[in-house]
Amino acid sequence: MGRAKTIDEVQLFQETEKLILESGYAGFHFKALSERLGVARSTIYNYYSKKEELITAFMVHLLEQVVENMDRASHAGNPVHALIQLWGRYANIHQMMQVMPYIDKEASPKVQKSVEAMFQLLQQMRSKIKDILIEEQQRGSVREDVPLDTLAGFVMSAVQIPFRHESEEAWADEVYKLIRSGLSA
Amino acid sequence: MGRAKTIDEVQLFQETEKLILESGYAGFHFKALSERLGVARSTIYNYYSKKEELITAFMVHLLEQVVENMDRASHAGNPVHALIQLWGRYANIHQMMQVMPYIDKEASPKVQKSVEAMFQLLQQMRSKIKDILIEEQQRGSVREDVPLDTLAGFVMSAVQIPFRHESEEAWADEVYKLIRSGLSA
Amino acid sequence: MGRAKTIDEVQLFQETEKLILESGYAGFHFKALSERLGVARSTIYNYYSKKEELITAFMVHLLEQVVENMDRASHAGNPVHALIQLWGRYANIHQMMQVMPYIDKEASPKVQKSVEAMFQLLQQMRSKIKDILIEEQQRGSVREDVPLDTLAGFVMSAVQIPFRHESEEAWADEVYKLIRSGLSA
Amino acid sequence: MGRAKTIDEVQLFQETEKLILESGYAGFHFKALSERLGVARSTIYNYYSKKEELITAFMVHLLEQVVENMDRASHAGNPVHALIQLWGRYANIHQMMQVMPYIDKEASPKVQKSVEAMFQLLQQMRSKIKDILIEEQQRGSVREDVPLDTLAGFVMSAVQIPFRHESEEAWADEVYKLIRSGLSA
DNA sequence: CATGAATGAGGCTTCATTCAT
DNA sequence: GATGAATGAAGCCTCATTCAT
Repeated sequence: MGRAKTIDEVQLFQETEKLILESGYAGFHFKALSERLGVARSTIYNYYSKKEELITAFMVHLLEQVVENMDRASHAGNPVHALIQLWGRYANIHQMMQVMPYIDKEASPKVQKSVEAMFQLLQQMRSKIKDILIEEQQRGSVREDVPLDTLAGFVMSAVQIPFRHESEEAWADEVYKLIRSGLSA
Repeated sequence: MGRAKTIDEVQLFQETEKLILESGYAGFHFKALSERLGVARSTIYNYYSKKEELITAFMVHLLEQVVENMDRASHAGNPVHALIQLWGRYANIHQMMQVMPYIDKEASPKVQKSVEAMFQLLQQMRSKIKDILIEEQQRGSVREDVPLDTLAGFVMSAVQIPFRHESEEAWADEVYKLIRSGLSA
Repeated sequence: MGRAKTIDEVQLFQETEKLILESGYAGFHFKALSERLGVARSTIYNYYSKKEELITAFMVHLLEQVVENMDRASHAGNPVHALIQLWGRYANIHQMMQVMPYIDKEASPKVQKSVEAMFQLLQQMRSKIKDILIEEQQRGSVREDVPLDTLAGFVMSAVQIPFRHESEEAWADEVYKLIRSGLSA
Repeated sequence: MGRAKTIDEVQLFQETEKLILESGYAGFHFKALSERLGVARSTIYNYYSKKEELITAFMVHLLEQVVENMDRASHAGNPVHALIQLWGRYANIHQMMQVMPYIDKEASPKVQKSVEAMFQLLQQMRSKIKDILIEEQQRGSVREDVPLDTLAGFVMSAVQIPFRHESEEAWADEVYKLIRSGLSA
């Protein structure tokens, strides 16, 4: 009968992330999750009483980490480069965010709260990027002939550039070059 | 002979696309689709006998269009700009492709064939981009200090840059600037 | 567009038999049948407007053949042996009859009629066997210490004895021996 | 822990048997089964996750019983008579086995295992019958002029002889007579 | 007649979720 | 809390059957 196993919330989030990355929203079930955690499916309900609550809670957690790291990035010597590095480290946020549209946002009050929190965090991310870009513009190192939103979108899109490099560092360096000065020779 | 068709495949593909874009793979059911088409659910099975068959057939169709258009783009005066314009027009391929990992590739032989076709088409896309970039390199208008794959990834990633512009044209122009010469002033 | 194909009713019965033998009642669909006949599924409905009608019509046809042949058998020199031979030839009636319980006998008036006809034919079979046995009893060549029904059942059960012989004849001979004088040395 | 079971596997098997005997493979659904058991359809899936798994598991169970009883039969004073009695008791195995060809044997690994087990058990049955017959041949009480396989088939075919007797015992006695000494007076 | 098209009914399965221990 | 059991809703798919040409 064994002692009753307790769920380690850290592990819960880890497996949640893995599972979403591997199988996307459609493939994310409590069934699969419980198997990986080695507990009964119903046990998870003692922690999160809805699928959506778990997913959104996890996403908030993830975004909080990124935002926190962005703060550090903005104080770095070369904030844009630091940003790209950060992207390297959290390459999967983007993929994670992809599942958002499929979440039933009215599933429960808790879900609603989390979703709101997520939007705020995304806002923060975007405005932090903008802040960095504005500062660079003032220093004269970033162009001003393109709307700020587009510039920010451009920086964020780099998350998508595939990862065929020996190291995260090498990837960040190459990508930084491109972001900085584009394709031209 | 037989009665006149009430669905044509064009309409079928159109609604398929809309549905996937709105609700993603998880939200794509024959039920939802049939409601939009105003036919019985089972009717769709007369056209595609499996969810996956329809989706993959549609994707192949979409990619074929893109590849065809890329051919034209590569003969344009400014091929890279033409490419970015193309991205503007097919902004959703990327989102569509996102659902690929969740498809059960062994669902049926037809699905397998379509999946293979998709991979080939993606290969073609990638190599067409590379061809364009190589030519530009030879003309001296594209840098050579970054691996070709990364350059290609960079161009493709532009598909992600969000679309807050009055027109597709305006978007393409801005994005082209960035791709060409980067963030720097 | 090809000339419209007509269904050959002989072929229809042949394929019906094959299909039932291969797949049983559950596996017998108009879909499969139409494919084998190379016609559209709906075409079969011009001949038999219900699955059950076709099946029962076929069975009646089959039983009629057997009964007819039994008449001949009963006039043979050794009627019991002739019977066993007949079993060899129509080894599958038994299997065919197995599907009867699963037929919805009230599916249509035609079905009802066929089902009645089948029962009558089965009755005839049984009574022909009994007649043969009675005659043999009168000649002193069949035991009288076992009820006639059981004797008849015994003869009919021989249909089940598996068929691992070079020829139908060889099978019939061996089986006849057993039916005649049993296991004893 | 957890709540008390409402179905036990014995009951599950009983109803499975009844249902198959009444309606055959085609008429065997989890829906019908669940109605008889008074539970939700999906509940059965907690026990057997596929129709085929349940059916084959049940058949294995049934055959195991028969084989076990055959062991006892072979030690009886008159093993052939004991066998016939056994047939009387398990008259429906034969009908059950009839559904075998329609089972999708690749439905799941569990199904495959069960199917293999079934074949082995059938093998065992056949060879136990042969063993009994060989022993009787050595004692001189069974003929040797007919191949063993045919003899075994003959004994097994008796399962089919219909059951119009006051008791199982009476049936077995009559049938034994026939098997032993055939039709002849 | 033959046919292709449409459809509804019915069976299969999987999950999220609830409940009793 | 943890768990095993039960369940309903929802999606998948197949086929008999009907209909219009």
